Amino acid sequence: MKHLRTVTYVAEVARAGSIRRAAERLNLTPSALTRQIQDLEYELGTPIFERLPQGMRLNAAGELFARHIRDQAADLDRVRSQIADLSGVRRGHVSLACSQAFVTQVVPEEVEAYRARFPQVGFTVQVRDHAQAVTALVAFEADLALILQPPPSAELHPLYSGHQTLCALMRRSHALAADNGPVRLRDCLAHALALPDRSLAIRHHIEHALARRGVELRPVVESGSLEFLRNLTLREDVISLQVPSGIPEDPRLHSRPIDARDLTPMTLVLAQLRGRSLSVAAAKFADQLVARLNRNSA
Amino acid sequence: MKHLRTVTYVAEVARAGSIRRAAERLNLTPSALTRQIQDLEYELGTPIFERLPQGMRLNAAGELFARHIRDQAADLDRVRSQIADLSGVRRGHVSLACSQAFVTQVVPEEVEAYRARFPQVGFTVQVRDHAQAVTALVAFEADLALILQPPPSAELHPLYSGHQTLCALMRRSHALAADNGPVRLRDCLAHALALPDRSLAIRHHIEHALARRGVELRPVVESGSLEFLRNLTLREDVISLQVPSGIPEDPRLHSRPIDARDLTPMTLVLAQLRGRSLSVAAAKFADQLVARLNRNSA
DNA sequence: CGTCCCTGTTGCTGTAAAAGCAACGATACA
DNA sequence: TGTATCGTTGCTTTTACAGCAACAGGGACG
Repeated sequence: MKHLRTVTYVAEVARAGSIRRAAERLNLTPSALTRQIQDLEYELGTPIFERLPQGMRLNAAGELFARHIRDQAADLDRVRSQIADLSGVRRGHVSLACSQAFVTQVVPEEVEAYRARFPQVGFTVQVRDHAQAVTALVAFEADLALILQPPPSAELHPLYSGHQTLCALMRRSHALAADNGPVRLRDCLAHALALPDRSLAIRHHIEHALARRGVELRPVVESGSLEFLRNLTLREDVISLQVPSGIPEDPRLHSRPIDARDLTPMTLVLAQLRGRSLSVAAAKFADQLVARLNRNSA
Repeated sequence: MKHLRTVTYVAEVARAGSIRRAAERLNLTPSALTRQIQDLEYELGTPIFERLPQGMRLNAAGELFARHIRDQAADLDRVRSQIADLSGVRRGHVSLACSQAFVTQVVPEEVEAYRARFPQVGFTVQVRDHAQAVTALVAFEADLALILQPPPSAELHPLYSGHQTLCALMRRSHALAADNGPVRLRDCLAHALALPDRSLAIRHHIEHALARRGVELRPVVESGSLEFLRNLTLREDVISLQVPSGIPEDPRLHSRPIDARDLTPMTLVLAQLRGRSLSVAAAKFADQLVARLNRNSA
């Protein structure tokens, strides 16, 4: 928007760390930028940048001002979204940070369903682990976060909280696939395992449970990609451990929940940044997602 | 500030109700204004004003946008105040809406003490009854409200809450001035009364207590000005009823608390608008005021 | 110790956005 | 139907903003 020109300049200079880099990103000349910054500093009565030989850095006053800019921009987005919603056609953008486990099934299905109703709404879906997801929320890079095992954080405001029982995932022909009921973890450990690596919360959850029993985990394959692990289970007789929400409907795949005595369920949370008000589009998408998650757990 | 030019135009048109009146207030021509409004509406993708033969009125979208503008301006004020505070000299402005009872003693003393420490901070003190005070907070016309018997309102966020026992106020030579201890209300009613009128919370409080006993109040003088009533008690043998915080130190005046069996204490509250963050200046003044009120009640 | 590259900044110049002026069409009221 | 008011629109003028080229200063390297 027009009247935000100056402040976006400030934001970009702060991001880029130098006038010249910021000017390049903004398709401007450094001179135009430096003048805008100077004018603003004059209006504020104080510099908001430190001039270093390497470039510009926000000082204390600048940090305050930069935060104000971010809040203001976010608030304007929300207002515009509300205004668009008044005219019936819902416009807007939803930015979601989610764990890898949900990009297979839950999120694409819900995004599709939502966009079928409101085609004017765009989506940004980023895959982030629980810590990164919180970071994305705080930095206003995401409106919502759908994550497993959320770190305890005062910045997080849960919109939904539920549980996911880990499942042993294998192909139909696997020895353990004969049964449908819960399977003991020790039975899984007796077979070849293809597990998520330590970048994923699932792995931490398993290790945490096993550590108390002194059992050591010896996966034959480990990976940061749940999709890779699933594809592997289709090709060899390995067992993977994944959350049910992330397991696609596939006749070639078979999954059995891990017995509750061996593993506590993982926590699944949909959250937003505390104190931030969502755009209409994001709020309605959150509603829809919560409804889906409640249906799943029922 | 420069980048708020357009939005202040919108705000002024909304306030004035017509382009021409707003243009006059802003020292602009109507043509300049109408163009700015049109440009903004184009950017928003929707009109924000209804064009009536009598002028302009905000539509639903405009109400949303106008609220955003107000919030944004208030937030910018706060940030500027925080920035000024960084440089040691505290600048800023505190706007207080208070009951009449406090303009005599409490508020002037505290404003003076505050300004002795921070001479760069300006003050706006408005006298408002409890309902008007809340209105002033909601309209961002006041940062703080110091009021008796606050109406129950979700918009109100109390920073301090205490009690004030009503006192019978008379001159030294009055018959009831012989004693210092609590006085029964019926003893007061036996004398000539000079009471606050129904525009003041004190009067409602008294009437409410008496109504339950079927007693009718017959003041010989009533007034909306507590100061007038005090000056009257200096001149004749009348009794006024006022809160202790509003009674100045004066050797010619004598006050005795009303017996607790006759009147419950009045509630005294310092409050801000819920959800609004105060400027540094206002927040610090509130701190000081709360300290004073705590000292008083101790 | 000079050279080169990076930084932000400044004087001057052109252009595009904003404001002013005057007139127009429309509505309300007498 | 005249006369207010209202918002709006060509056209002109002013002003603010962006670009160009050059300058001053600090760090890295030979």
